[in-house]
Amino acid sequence: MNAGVSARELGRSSVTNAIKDAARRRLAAQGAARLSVRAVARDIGMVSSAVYRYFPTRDELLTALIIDAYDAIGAAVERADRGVPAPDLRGRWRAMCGAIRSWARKHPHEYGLIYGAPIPDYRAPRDTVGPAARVPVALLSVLEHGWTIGAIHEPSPTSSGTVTTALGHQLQAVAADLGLTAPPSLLLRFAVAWTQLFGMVTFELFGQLVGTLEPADDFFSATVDLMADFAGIE
Amino acid sequence: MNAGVSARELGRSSVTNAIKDAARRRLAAQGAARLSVRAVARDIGMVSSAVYRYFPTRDELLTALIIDAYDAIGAAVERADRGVPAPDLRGRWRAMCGAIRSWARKHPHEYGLIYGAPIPDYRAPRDTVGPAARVPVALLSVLEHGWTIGAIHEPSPTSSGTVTTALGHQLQAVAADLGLTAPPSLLLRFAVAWTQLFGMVTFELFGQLVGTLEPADDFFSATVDLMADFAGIE
DNA sequence: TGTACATCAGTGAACGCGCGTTCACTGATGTAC
DNA sequence: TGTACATCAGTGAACGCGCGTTCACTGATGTAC
Repeated sequence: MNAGVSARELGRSSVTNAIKDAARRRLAAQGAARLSVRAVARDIGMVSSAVYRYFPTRDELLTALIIDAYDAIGAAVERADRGVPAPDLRGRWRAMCGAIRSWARKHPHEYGLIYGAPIPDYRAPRDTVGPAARVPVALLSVLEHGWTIGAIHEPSPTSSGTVTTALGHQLQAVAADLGLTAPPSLLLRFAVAWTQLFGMVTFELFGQLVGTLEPADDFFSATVDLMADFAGIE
Repeated sequence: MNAGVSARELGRSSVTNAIKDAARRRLAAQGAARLSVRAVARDIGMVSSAVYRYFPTRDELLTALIIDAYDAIGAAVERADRGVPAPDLRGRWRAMCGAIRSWARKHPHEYGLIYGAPIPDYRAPRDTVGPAARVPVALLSVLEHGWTIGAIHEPSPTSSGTVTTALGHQLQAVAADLGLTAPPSLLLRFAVAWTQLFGMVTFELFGQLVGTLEPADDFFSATVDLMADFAGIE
């Protein structure tokens, strides 16, 4: 057999996907803490012990779901970015912010899985770090592009929120890690915009805006522009 | 018996507190989704059925913990506010933001209980709304005070992030509800600062800053000042 | 003040349920010669 | 191409466990007269 994929390999990957899909559906119904191997097996008509041929433990199933979720939101953001011409910095920022919010609203439990409280007794392995970085990296590409073409400038140094030495070092380390040339003062403002964005989406999804700013469409888009201004995105 | 509290009433409230304390300890170990009546009973040396004399259902125990958590963080913020002279707007803002972060770090699981993903199969009753409002109301008091004494001004209308009619109405409704006189443009900026603040604390607590901006002390305090600037807090 | 009755906190057994994981097994798919 | 053996997916029973909630009960506390 040399076609690259044997019947066994085909079956294996399709069953693996069926398990993950069922697990995602269970996630939506019960949340991550209560995700159970037996329920997933039941849903796809398998005996629970068979699932252990694919995921040797419940935690490894969770890890797979977490990585998939990070990759899915990361891909959605990257796709949104590619849909806008590179020099249109604000357009790209808006598109990516919008993609984050709509992915979150479409997949609230997967969002909760990655941005909600950690699952008790579960320790995320190193493998989640790369996928987790996709969203911030994509967002930062706007800032970096704007900075390199001279369209984004350092904020005036008279403003408060000074970058102390310790914070400056942290920001420089991040910049070095990602190969960015933008200065700490801009990276700080980016970090503010980034945390604001997720804070808003989290509040909307987890019910903190009920009865006040909900529906949050207008609040969201006004805020996205305010934060673009704040970070100097033209 | 007329001293106001009978032995029975005394016993009742002390057992109620013992149950809630044990439940809070369990929360820290296992998270809300896995909080179990039996484990709580075991911890305080009671038989599980006895707990039902105090909380007729697991959900009512959760509700009590949620209300207590909102009240605790609300009280912490109000206390921080009272520790600073009323006209020192930025000092009050800093103190309250710091109180939120340190309460969150001291009680991460209670924080997760109220600001994390909703608990599956649990529906929060109306009673949580009041306690939940304490923090935003306290934070808003700075803005309102500054506005009424003329120390905080409307942002220049040329900036983007325009307040559309729909959003304006939402903001006005909130203002009316809370008896605030500050204009929508300021309330919007406050809402941005509010969501940024909680987004940052949530990211820190839930592990999104690991390996980059952690320890987050400097990031936090720089950001608090940037957001005070942003909202026009002198 | 003393007695009779009502209220209530706490007990222990039981109900019916779901969980993660292991293990010896069957039968189908893949590999080597 | 055909046969013998190895690999692997899936089965079904079992282990030991914990869960929320109900119920009839005992004994202590509170109330009315």
